[in-house]
Amino acid sequence: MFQALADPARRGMVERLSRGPASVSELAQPLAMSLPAVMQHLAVLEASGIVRSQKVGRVRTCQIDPDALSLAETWINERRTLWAKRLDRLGDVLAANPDNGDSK
Amino acid sequence: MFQALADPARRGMVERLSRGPASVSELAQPLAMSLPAVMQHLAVLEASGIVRSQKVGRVRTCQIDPDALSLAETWINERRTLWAKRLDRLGDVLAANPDNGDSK
DNA sequence: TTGATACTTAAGTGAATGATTAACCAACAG
DNA sequence: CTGTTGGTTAATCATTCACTTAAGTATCAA
Repeated sequence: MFQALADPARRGMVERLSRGPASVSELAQPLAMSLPAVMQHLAVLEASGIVRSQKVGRVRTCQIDPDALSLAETWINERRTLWAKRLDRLGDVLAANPDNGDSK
Repeated sequence: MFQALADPARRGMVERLSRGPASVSELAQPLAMSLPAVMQHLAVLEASGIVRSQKVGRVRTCQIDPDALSLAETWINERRTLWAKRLDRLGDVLAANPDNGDSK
């Protein structure tokens, strides 16, 4: 999941897809690399659940699955707020001990 | 940044640090790997800005920088909500054409 | 001083990644 | 049917990753 977002090319693809669905070659167009390379990146994004795609005729159309993205988002958010709470408690302790040397 | 969170060992370290600061060997303890390996992971986390650390005597104490984490969080959030808005507009279009969604 | 503790650095290795080219398949278009 | 477009598969290759071991550097403790 984070693995999938680790590569800049893949983040570029997600960024493109966040503005609307796209075919494989549309995804490839701004990406200075061969089509097979794009396919491999697409496979990683699909495996991670971030992107879904279906083929109609000869063109495969890709789009984002927002649920998968929010999974990563909540993981980060939980760790971040956990730490923020710790800092708050530390602030409380310092405020409760005004005689402490480091209150400047 | 996402690169840094891509590895499970590194996510484990972040998880541990979100509950409070820790020394290098405290971070290493639950991690079935050698100390140098942990140091390398720590270096990646520090390079990405997720973790800060300082050495006092012979023990290096590590802690999270919540700002770095929220950077990744907002990136994901922006892409996710952008797509959600698209889905909303699609819903509007379908609701505005109750006779047949497929007007070609 | 001697020894243990807590890292740190350096060097090396096997596996995973990110890319390539070449060839192949399946719709259309004419 | 024939050629072109859009995608797919397969084989290959260089690099980067995630470790490892071995040896080195500071503290701290006795």
